[in-house]
Amino acid sequence: MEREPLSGADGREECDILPDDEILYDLAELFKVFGDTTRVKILYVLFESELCVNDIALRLTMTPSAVSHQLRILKTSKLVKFRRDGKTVFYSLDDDHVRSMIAMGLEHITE
Amino acid sequence: MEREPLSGADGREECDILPDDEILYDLAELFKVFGDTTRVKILYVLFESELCVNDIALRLTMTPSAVSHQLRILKTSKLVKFRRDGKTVFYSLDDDHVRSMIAMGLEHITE
DNA sequence: TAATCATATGAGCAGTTATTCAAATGTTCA
DNA sequence: TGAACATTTGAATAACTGCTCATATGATTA
Repeated sequence: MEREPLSGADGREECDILPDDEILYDLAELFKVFGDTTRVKILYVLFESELCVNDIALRLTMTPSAVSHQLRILKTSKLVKFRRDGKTVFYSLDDDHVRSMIAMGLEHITE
Repeated sequence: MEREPLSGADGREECDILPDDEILYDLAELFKVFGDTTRVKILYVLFESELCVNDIALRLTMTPSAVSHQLRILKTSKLVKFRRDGKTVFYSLDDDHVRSMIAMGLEHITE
């Protein structure tokens, strides 16, 4: 379903315009991760410093479970990283792309 | 549900970190628009030039109806603009934020 | 080891969303 | 006006997603 090369008798254009279906799919997947209020809030509170799950939950007034579920998605997308210190796990932004992306989104909104 | 100022006895921090719940909500809404394969593809084919609904549908091998539904969402989010020429409606990217956003997303993926 | 704390995980439910299909709107031209 | 074309709209369905609740895992300390 992903592998279709989109080449055919008159389907050339699609090949030229759409470079790789898989890339655009992954791109949408990435944006989808940003496209949730809870996850955006998590990323936002991580702007300043690393935080453990429970502290994030407190700031968002949510259950640790719900936060953990979302952190898993953020982790998978390489938007956050984590380190373990005893019982607690500290999460932080993975790279500066996150900041740039959010900053750019805010720019579009507040204009 | 949106208006809660999040200020309380010991709730100060939340006020400082989360600037405005509504802004983060709108931000997520924006990303959500990018977070769909069809819409990303539409934006991508509009990178080169403006196109009418039917041409977009042909390139994505989708029905004009489905494309139109998604164009409405893109329109609402001010990501695309349109002009009418007779029977056909031409769509194009609204501003350069769209290009920047997608470019930044691609950067994160392809690394 | 047992108890406790911090986090993670899985199933289930409620709410959301993208597509399809049918019908409506809008525009041109005979 | 009426036919034909391009696009839009609305309802319905199928698939997805985030939260909750209960439980499991992992780590520390008594």
